[in-house]
Amino acid sequence: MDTPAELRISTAHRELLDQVLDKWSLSILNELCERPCRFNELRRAIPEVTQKSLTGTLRRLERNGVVERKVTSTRPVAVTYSITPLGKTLRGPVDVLLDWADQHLPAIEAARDAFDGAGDA
Amino acid sequence: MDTPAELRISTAHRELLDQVLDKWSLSILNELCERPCRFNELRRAIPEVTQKSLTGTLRRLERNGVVERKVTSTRPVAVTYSITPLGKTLRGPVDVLLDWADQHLPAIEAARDAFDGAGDA
DNA sequence: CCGCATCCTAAGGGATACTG
DNA sequence: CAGTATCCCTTAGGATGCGG
Repeated sequence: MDTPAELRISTAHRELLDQVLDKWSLSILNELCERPCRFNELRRAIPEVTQKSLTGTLRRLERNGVVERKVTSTRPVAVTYSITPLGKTLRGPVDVLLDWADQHLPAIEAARDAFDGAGDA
Repeated sequence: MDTPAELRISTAHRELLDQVLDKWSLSILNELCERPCRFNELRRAIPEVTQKSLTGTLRRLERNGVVERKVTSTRPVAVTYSITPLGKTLRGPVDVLLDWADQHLPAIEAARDAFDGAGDA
């Protein structure tokens, strides 16, 4: 066992994960992994997100270097978002996480059930 | 390559990860992986967390089956929190994530720097 | 010792309207 | 088309005091 390997949790770590694993980031990253997208393409792809949240999340992802924003100043203006190499490195870890979630979701739902049921008869 | 393997992001997934990867969960899980803890032990171990947040997080973790809360109704009452087998399965994925953060933090900080600097001269 | 209840503040997120 | 700006409401979170 390696076990002494602590989960070293620095503020930087937490901050970073907060920025990258927030509510909409995963969905956006998911889309951008498939293909570069225009702003409104993303809106259509993720209908639940509001324009404000989408803008905010994209800005944050851009700032953290996982998404690239390319403006074509040509005409009414075209903006294309794409994933960066750094962004691509996120897929592995995220996939592991989603895998975990997938695998243990039933157990967790059972736990929730038990917990919620325990309160009353 | 598996790559077509989409990041399937269901609401359940997001919800689950939100519950388990929130601000204090990682630190708490970290502590409980070392040893079972009393409530105030945890407070001492994680001084930044307030009692309210700690209680809330522990409850949520308990509900999701990753933490067990054992009450010894003996005397002034003793409560012991410990990690469950399900909780232990989280270490792997989380470790991968922290690893990623560790590895790419410099690149990300550079990206932030570049982004923040780009605004002005 | 453990934790709930209350109060309060700050931040997140939706809806809407308006600009380059 | 791609945002920015504003208003408003809901939520998370800290501080504090009390109760089992």
